Amino acid sequence: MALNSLLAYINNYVSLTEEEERLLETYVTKRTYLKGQYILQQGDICRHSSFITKGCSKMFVVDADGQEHIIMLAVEGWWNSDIASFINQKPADFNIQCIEDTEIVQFHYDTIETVYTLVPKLEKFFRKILERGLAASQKRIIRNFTMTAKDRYLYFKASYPDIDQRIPQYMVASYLGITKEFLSKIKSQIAQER
Amino acid sequence: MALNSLLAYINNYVSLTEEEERLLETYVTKRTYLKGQYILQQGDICRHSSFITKGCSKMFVVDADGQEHIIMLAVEGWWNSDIASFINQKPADFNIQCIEDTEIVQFHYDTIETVYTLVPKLEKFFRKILERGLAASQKRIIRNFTMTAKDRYLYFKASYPDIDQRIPQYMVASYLGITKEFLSKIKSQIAQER
DNA sequence: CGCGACGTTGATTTGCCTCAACGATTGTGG
DNA sequence: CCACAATCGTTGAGGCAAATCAACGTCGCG
Repeated sequence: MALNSLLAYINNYVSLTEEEERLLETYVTKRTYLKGQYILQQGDICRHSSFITKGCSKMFVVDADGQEHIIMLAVEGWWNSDIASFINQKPADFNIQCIEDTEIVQFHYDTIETVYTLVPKLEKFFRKILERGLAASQKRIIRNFTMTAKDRYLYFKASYPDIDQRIPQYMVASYLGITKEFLSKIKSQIAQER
Repeated sequence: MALNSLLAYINNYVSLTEEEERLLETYVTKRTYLKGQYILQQGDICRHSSFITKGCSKMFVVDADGQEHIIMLAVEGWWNSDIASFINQKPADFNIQCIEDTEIVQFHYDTIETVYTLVPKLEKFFRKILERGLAASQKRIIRNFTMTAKDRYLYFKASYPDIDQRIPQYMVASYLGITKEFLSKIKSQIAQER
């Protein structure tokens, strides 16, 4: 069940007592979305911090030329929110859209501080996953600076072999910061090398 | 005094009591570095989480071709550490080097969990600055995807007018992900536009 | 003075983009 | 069950932003 996978995930970082688990349950809601639906739209205020229990989503911006740029691809066990919008309760810069039918479990902005007070371990948990998230984000910046598109693609494929299967190539290209045409050429080049 | 600027900074995010402030003092150490000295070297384990109270530093990697790539430029009021190395106590991928004579105040890895327990507000504080840090890092990735080098430079200059003055251009170029030669050309182009 | 660190300028190259046309696959209505 | 339209991916020609390489200018400082 959805909630259990959230609790199991949190317990990887902190050890919740049964009492704490029951408390968290009362502050969390489950939602389901169909493929194509938006969890968050650019301009709306991000009111939830969401944990994916099934399915997958993309977080992206649309630039002045109408082109999509994917910041993040998320599957089961990932968190989803426009952090800047969530913490400041200001309009979001990012969209979050489901790539498959997706099930999430979420905390609401209005009660999350209360939950932190009631279950300080949750704050520790978020501190820890934010540390990991920031470290990963910095390394991604470096990869974008130092690696060619081909190497970034190979790195992506090796790091997320499962995601690579589930997601159309043009989204992978967008995540890598290149065009779908160029990714196609990279793949044919890799294929020829065998 | 150095410690006070740290406490003032923390108090922007949480409200410490005098007792908590005095407790923090006992877990914090001050260090000074000369221009050119390393706060952290690639391969060493990052044992401290450091707050800059004076001076400035760069965090960077050296790639296979011997080229430097700057992840972060930090001045007074910024935090400095290789987060991945710090949280896992594994060898660092990044270097941190002082660009000016620099004074920092730091928490040690071995005691920081104790401090979180004694002063849970510190954990809240770090949760909050990590949220901001991650949001900023994601936006930087998007800027790198969507903006030209010239626009990124103008954005950088507008965002950090003070840093721009204090740091040699080749480091700014590295932070922007371009070569020093190309930044030079961008600047001469901007100059001609007036 | 002369050396090292930093910055500039120009010629050439290259990684990736744009545009355009053409498959392949899937799903949907008649 | 077929037609045909989306959706997604491929391929090629041409173009541009930025890298590379190389030479030269400038300034502060031992």
